[in-house]
Amino acid sequence: MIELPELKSWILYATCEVTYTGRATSTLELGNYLIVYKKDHSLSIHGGTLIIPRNYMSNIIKIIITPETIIFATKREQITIKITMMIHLIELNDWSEYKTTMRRTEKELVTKIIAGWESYFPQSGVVELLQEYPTTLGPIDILGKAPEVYYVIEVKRKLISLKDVTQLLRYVEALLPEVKTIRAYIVGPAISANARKYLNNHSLDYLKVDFDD
Amino acid sequence: MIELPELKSWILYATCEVTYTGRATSTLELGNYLIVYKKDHSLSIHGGTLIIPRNYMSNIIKIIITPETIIFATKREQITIKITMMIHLIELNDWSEYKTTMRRTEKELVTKIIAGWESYFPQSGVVELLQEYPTTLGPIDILGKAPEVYYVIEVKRKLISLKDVTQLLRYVEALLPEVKTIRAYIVGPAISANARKYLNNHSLDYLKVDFDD
DNA sequence: CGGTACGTTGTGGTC
DNA sequence: GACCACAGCGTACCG
Repeated sequence: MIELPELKSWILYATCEVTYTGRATSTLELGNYLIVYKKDHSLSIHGGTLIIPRNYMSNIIKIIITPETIIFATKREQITIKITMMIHLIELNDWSEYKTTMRRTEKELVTKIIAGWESYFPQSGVVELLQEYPTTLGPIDILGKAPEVYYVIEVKRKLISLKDVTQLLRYVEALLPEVKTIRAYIVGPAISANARKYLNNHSLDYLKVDFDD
Repeated sequence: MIELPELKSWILYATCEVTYTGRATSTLELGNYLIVYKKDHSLSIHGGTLIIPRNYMSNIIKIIITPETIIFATKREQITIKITMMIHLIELNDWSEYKTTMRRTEKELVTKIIAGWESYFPQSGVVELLQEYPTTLGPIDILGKAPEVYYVIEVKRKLISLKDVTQLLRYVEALLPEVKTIRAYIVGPAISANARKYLNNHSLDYLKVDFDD
């Protein structure tokens, strides 16, 4: 018989098997797993390796407990845990909800580039600098408007790859009807050889900017 | 004084604060957190909400335990946990390493399209169907070669968005030197309005294919 | 090892 | 709610 704390956070180490149906379908063989239920009604089922849980679910709206089985359900998804043996069941009280405060994010690089615009793009003649400028093909990290030229800047916090270049190309395309001359840059600490070549083929530019200058 | 099981999997619920340095930098305020150490030398630190851990690390090569502090390190990263109080420390034995077997993946859709090629692309005249065809601009999900035409197919398992269209455009570009006529399709269960319009502007096509037909 | 793309991505933000 | 993009993405795979 399974008894779970009501509406609280708890962890359960148990011998069980798991099935998931919803966005995809999965099965997990009988074995020992760590089941983590948090008070935001999220569920994770962890195996003995890897950071990512074997199964998981958010916004659970229904929990059905029967002898040997727990079913978690949202509107469109369901996880069924068939429990053979419960090894540890612990209620976790006063579990902190603080989040990590991150530094060295993309946003930080954007701020840095805007603050130092003149040194990164000297004599650009830009009279207006816009962040997250919306286009029909997505938002541009930094758009610099000069009378005759637009500067389109896509910023990445780490190695730039092919997909980042295509992202920039798409923004350039979105602006083509608006202005005659566009200078487009991808900015970040590093770029892959392939991405570099692709960039050059399209007359786009790379500007190396690191967190610590 | 902290005593941890050597080289095993364990979980610790503790009052602590955490700092991370490496790819980025983060701090986590003093509070109760669940620390999960697995035998593949991975570490997760969970707060009382969200599926994703507050901090994490893989491939740990060094653990330094001092009174009130545990330091986990890889070559380039470090997590420092300053422990105020240990609430639960449990060693987890025989923790299963089975992985979930997934269905309804992109690969499954690819297989389905190849198997039913003639019904999806009638009279295509394709004499060769290749999976994960490598180009200088990335691998193509399905490439169908007819004498005069290449069929380029990009498959998605869920809603198709702008970035998926740019991905397809990039593959088409990579093949341009090889063949005169290219027909490019993005295939999946649904597509966003924006992506649809962008697709049409570039004379690409969308083909709706679902898991259950 | 770098490079590329998938993922039940999760999560946040904006429209 | 749709849709877009970041993330210490993690993870797998292929070169």
